[in-house]
Amino acid sequence: MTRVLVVDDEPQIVRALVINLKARKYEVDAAADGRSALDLAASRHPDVVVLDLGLPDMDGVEVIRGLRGWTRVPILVLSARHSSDEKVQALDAGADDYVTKPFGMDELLARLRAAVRRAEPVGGGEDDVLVETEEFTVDLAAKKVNRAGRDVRLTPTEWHLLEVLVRNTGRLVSQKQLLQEVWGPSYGTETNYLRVYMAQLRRKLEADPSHPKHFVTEPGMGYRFEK
Amino acid sequence: MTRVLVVDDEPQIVRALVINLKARKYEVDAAADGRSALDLAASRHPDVVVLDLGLPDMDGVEVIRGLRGWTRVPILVLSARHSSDEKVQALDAGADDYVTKPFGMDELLARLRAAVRRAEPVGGGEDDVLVETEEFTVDLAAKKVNRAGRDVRLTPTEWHLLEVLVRNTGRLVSQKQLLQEVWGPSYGTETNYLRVYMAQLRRKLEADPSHPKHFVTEPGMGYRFEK
DNA sequence: CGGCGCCCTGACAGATCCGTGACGCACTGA
DNA sequence: TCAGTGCGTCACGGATCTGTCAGGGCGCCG
Repeated sequence: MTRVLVVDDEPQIVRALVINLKARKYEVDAAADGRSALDLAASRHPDVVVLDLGLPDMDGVEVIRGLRGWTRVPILVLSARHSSDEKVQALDAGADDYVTKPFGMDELLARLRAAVRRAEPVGGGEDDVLVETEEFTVDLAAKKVNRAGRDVRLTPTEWHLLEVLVRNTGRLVSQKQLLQEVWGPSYGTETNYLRVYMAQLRRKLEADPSHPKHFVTEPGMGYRFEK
Repeated sequence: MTRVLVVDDEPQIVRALVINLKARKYEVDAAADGRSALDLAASRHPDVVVLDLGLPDMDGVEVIRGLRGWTRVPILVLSARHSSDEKVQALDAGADDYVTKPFGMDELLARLRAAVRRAEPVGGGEDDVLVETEEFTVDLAAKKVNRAGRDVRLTPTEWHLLEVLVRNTGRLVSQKQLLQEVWGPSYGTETNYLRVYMAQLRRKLEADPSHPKHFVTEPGMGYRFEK
């Protein structure tokens, strides 16, 4: 299911959007200011963000920059300001689209679909979805891990960590990058989180957790997933 | 350079666009109807298409479908029709953005930049940068060194040193430069660090560490990496 | 309200890495 | 021949990093 983050300080707008989106089977989170928008984006990892520029606590463009610092999630800007300058500023800061209020719901939804569509991974490359090792199989699309015929239960955080590593199979992923992708952009030094969750992943997936074959530690640098 | 395909049957619009785009260092092709637009797209492989929906020979939405049959190139639709229905149709057919005439040139260019930007490859050119010698292979993106089929373990400092040398393959890198890049700007005279770590690199990578072929010392000056 | 799962946190032993000093060797110029 | 200089090598103590465990807080659901 596609997850949408709606950011607007006008309750009636939020309500209208939420109702329309949920009716179309989107999963919706909502925030009324920039700070909570950035927090929610970090914790919930939406597939697309609908962002009103006129927020009470910070400039909308700053919110865009805050998001673009760590994610390429599509950002659809909603604004009452028609000036060409505002549009250019928002788009150049990293927004994907700019819709002026009042807006037609049909058009907004179509633009939302377009934004989500083009963010989808290239083609029908189903090879990328299934990653297999001798001991277990990771299905990135179904969000499932299978080991010795049975599904392995992973907590959300465990899965998130696994996903980042698997999407970079063979490549070294730095501790900072892992922390920021899983826990959010304001993290970067809490390496004990990584130690704990890497241990849990290894316990659940490695044949010999104390001598990991697939989840390799590169001391001082990060971790690496190997097939 | 970014290549733009402009499709419109009104010569003055085409002219205005071409002038503005060329002034901003875009490479521009132009077509006045759907048929030649599709041909040009196939032969020239533009990085983005600006498409007027009102073409003499075929429906604009058909042009979008014709493009989407084989390419994901960003399509920015230009149209005089304001109806919500038209927009939804074009966007759902595969357009990335929809701008109504008359349009502001600044806004159009900003939307164009946004479309091009998000079409860029994910990691900013994460193509694995491979440097090969007869004895070992360095993968700068994955932070991996392979020798005789086995991965070589390098410590962070060793890797950092290797990275600087490899990025300057064939060039002499002064001791001061190496020290500053690896240990920080306040270093510059601690040449013993270099001696120690160069020795470790040679021990791990050279066939005959006491007669290095790839990590060459230039007495009194610095070191050089040769393939 | 009680149990459960999940997340965060702190502590600690062991492993790993880094900086440092000492020494021998090769080369150079007097 | 003999100092002087720069380089390669080695060994070692302290600092840092990692794996592991246990415990507490929080939200969710019966």
